[in-house]
Amino acid sequence: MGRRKIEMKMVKDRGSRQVTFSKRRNGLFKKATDLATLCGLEIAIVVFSPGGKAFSFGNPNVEEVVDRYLGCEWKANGNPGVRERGMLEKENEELLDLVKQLQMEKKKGEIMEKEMKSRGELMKIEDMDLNELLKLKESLEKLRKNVKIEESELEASSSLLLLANEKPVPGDG
Amino acid sequence: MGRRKIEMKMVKDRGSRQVTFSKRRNGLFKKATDLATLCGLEIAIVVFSPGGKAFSFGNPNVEEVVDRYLGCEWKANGNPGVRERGMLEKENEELLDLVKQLQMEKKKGEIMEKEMKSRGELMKIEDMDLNELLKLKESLEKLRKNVKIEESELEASSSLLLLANEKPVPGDG
DNA sequence: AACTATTTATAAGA
DNA sequence: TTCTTATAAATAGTT
Repeated sequence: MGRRKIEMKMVKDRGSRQVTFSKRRNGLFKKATDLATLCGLEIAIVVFSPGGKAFSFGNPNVEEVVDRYLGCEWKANGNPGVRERGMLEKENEELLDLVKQLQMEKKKGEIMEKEMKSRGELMKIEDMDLNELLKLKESLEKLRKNVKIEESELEASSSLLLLANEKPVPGDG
Repeated sequence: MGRRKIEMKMVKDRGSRQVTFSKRRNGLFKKATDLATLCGLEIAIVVFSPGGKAFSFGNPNVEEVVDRYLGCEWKANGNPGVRERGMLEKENEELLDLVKQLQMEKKKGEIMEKEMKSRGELMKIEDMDLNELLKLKESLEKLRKNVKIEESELEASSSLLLLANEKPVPGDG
């Protein structure tokens, strides 16, 4: 949102990236504040800046929300547990990959939807012309005899069609 | 943002609050996705809905970001794997949900693609007709004089157009 | 679940 | 950086 639409990919320039981070971090935290206020709920955000510095937001605070989320069980350390981190990472990779795929599919769908709409408009116009033309078929055949045009000339003149676009077309003959 | 500005205080009505939560949660997660993409950074959000259900977003994942934030101390000494079952179930729900969404988007895309193709065929035919017709415009005007048709009759006969669909159309006059 | 009239967020620019 | 401002995006109320 701004003077121009930007591509959703990593901002190359360090300085710009830092600026973008600062602005959007503020925006994100404000959104989180609003959400917490409007809905009276617990929320926590943790983010590491491009420079590696940690920023956080929490209502009522990060630790409490995180503890609740994690179930607080791990705090009682000393349990010789099975290591499942590798699995989690794998699942998360899949998840992120799916998110990306989904975004791509949605964007693709939006583009096609627009294209279909514009084509639909054209179709309507052309359909109308065809309907009108069908109605006029008979009058054409009558005229054909009336004016006594040579057969060859008539064929050559089948292009009268263009008149339909130049002048108002009478309903039916 | 919306039809009206709203007071920043807890939404009283349960239903409205749930709606607000859903909309704004989506907005917040999208902002987080954008921030992570634009700046290539780690971020995690955890939020509990008004109904007490947990929603989370993480790049690369909630745990990693939280671990890093908390200093990773507990991880360094003995790995408690106690609460990871719940995590996995939660992540699995998200994953399955995403898979469903992706499938739906793909199906939608396929349907639209087919529709576009069939419409495309029609467009081609109609485009060809129009091109041919444009070429024949001049010959029409010549003929118009040659056959000495009354103006009124000519207008009525603009429907000659239909001949273009009944007989082969000559290239150019 | 869509739709818009508005409000917000923000990309550039100063 | 902070402020401004033109524009893109989010969303409150509505259907």
